Amino acid sequence: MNAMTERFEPSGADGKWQRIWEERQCFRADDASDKPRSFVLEMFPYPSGRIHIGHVRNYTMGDVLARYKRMQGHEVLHPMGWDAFGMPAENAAMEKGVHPGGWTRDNIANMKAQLKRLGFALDWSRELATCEPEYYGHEQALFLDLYAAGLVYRKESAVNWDPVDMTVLANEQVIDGRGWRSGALVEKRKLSQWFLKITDFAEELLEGLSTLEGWPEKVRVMQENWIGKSQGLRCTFRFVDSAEGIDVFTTRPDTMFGASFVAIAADHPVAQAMAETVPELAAFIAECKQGGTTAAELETAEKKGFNTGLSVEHPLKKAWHLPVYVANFVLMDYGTGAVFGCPAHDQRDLDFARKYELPVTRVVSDAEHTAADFPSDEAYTGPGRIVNSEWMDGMSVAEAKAAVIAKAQQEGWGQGETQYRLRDWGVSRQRYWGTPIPFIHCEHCGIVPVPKAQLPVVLPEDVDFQTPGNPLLRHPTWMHVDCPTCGKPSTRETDTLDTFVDSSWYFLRFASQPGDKPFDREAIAKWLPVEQYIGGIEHAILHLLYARFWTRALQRIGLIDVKEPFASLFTQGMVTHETYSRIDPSNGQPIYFAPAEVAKRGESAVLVADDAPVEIGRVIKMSKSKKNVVDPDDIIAQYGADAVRWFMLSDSPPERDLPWSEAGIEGCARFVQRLWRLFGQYDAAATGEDKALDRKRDQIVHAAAQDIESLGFNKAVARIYELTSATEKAAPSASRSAAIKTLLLLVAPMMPHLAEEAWAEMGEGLVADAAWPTVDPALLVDDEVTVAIQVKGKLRDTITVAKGLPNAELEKLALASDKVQRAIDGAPVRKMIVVPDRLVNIVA
RNA sequence: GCGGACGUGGCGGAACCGGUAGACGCGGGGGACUUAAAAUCCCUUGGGCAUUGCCCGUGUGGGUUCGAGUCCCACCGUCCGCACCA
Repeated sequence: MNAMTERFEPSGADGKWQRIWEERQCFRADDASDKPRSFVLEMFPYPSGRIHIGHVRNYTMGDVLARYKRMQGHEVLHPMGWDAFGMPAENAAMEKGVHPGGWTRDNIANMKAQLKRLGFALDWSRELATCEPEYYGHEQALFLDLYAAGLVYRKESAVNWDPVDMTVLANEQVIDGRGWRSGALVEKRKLSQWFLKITDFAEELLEGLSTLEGWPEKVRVMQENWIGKSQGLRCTFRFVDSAEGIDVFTTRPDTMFGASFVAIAADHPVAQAMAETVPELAAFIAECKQGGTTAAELETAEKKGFNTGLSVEHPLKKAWHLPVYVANFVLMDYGTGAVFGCPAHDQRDLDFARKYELPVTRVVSDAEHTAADFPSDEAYTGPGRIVNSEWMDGMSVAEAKAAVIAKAQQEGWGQGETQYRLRDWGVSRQRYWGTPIPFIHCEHCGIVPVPKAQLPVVLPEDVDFQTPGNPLLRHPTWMHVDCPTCGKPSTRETDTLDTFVDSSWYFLRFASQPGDKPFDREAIAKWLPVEQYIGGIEHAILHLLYARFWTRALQRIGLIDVKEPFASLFTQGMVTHETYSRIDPSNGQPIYFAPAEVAKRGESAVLVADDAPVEIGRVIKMSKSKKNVVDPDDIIAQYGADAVRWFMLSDSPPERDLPWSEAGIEGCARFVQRLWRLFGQYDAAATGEDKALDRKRDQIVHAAAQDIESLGFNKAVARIYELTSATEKAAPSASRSAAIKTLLLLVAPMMPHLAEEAWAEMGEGLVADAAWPTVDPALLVDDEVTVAIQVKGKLRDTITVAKGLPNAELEKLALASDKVQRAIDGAPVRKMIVVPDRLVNIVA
């Protein structure tokens, strides 16, 4: 009937439609639109050089949602950019002698071309890269605003310092106490660092989690744990005959009468001071610091202590004196760095008390035991009545907590307090490739913010990476400036911002990008919050917590009106693949082979090069080191963008891992052709009605829409297959032609190139601008239903009847069934349960 | 240790609020077309008895119910996150 060719050729069609979308600026978001708005966002990539398959999955999901929302008549903002600052660029500079900027910008160009080959409906006019002054200059302005509001401060802080590379290392970059690159022993150094006051927002960030209904429970729980709120009593245990004392934080003030010692951290000031004159203590402290910090080491680490010989008074009974130990299990950076030990009701304290033969007194009854004597080696941490605690006896744990806190506050030796595990965010990095922190150090005026008129503070391009250390410190002129306040010679701050700052507000810049300020408040109000954010679970805490904090901070200082940046969050699974390896006989280590080097022979596999077998390993995340990767460019070239996109959506639920398989992608490519052939059968002139097909079509349109909205792409895909089969089997009719056209619209968000190519023959304009098919609500409900007939809960027969048949009729029909009568076998019918339009259960 | 998620055919997975378990895809088996192959199309595919019906079956063991993959209790296993957090 038309000019459609036998096969769909992605090699020609993909590029053609990508150019047309671009020329017509189909996916440009209009700030002035009065349609309902959808901001669909995927986590922007780091420009490492190549797009990997995980990006393809992530961006395909977002793209389907964005295209679907457009079909539903929404004004969609679907932007893309680059998280472009960071260490890999500096490493490339050191290893290959290239400039980090050149390396990064080349990578961006390559990756952008790769993304375009996938046909994503992105508004490229809003593209941004965090490494460009047009972006980071505004970030500097925001940083100054936060500083003015008292949310930025400087303090001395310990960092991991690599003495060879002369740089600060992140914790992840310290391996067995050595720098990952230099191999040098890492030192703890005290440096003045810039901090953001995220702890000011601890309670807000915690409470805000309960409003994020569109977020996975898992991520909310992770953030809750990270913030780590605990409530209790902060109080002083005075040294005997002294005004001085040790401050202690406890969540169990109810167990105070069970106290038998006070323990302080190795780096507690009291311990440090004493160590200067007591060499044994100094040695013990050194020993404490040696232990590893990995989970396994902590698990097995023995509780150890050093008796200082000091005594403190029990706050509730001055005459009761407790010994003070330095203990290896007390942490300086949580609470006050000191605890009181109540061995009967805390496992660590119990282990410690048994080892040093300290008293163990039961003060919470487990309903069975009330005696002070506590013979068990397992601490009791459950609920119960307070015992052996004088005036507290008989109280519940909660009552006792409140009573002790009230007494402490009344008597002035303590107060109720809330502790958070969350620490302020240290954002200083002694790195070149990051946003310069916009401050000037002046001998006379101290720390002086760079005046906004002088922003951006631009990174110098002429830097040298051949010598270790921060090139900004060595640059001949860059750091030398006059103080903006007094005009005397001063120096610039040479630290740059943690790259997590860059990604904490990029979504705002996507929504609004004026030249003279970071964003426009009204435009933010129009687009934010992001309707759907999609990315990897690895960002559950850091990025997502920082972005929430940054948004709330900007809201508090009056720059924007939203509190939470992401209304809904979706964390997608990884793309996995089996591994192929052989053991290298020389060292016993496996050698891995890429899928392209291997041929599958049924259950086993051989190396193409020598036709000898290779071991097939577990299905795991694609990684370069295991060589179980597929390159997006290769598979796009081989199968076309639509087949690759379809594969990314098929089979596995999007939150779970997706196993890559050759057979799977081939199946997808076959389906592309199958649809193409079906589209070729479209006949606008066909007549006649096919009620069953009409019904199926409308039901699937409706269900697929719901699936896409809930990101259940695998379910939408299954339904599309179903409609395809039904349409193929149907005889020509107007209904069949309508079904073909509908099918095309259903797959348009998923296989946009195929859809455009076919639409050119049967529709008007671009399918990218077409509307989602409408459904007749009357057709959504069947007029005939299949009713299951059970006898005592077991299926015996099914009958097809008109929908809405009265229960009495259903019962009559059920009993009329031969199969049912045989199953009843003459027994009297005691009861019949009827679920209208679904089932009849006969109890005989 | 604490917290979270999960466990269904050979594989990926469906199954609304407790109501016909295994949709859809992959793989397998059989067939058609073809000189042949590719491509395509059709049939079939949980297990076991059997001769057209029956039994078993959603990690294991209990329970609630007319009826449980779904709810409750206990256990086993896998994955993820956090952790001497007072």
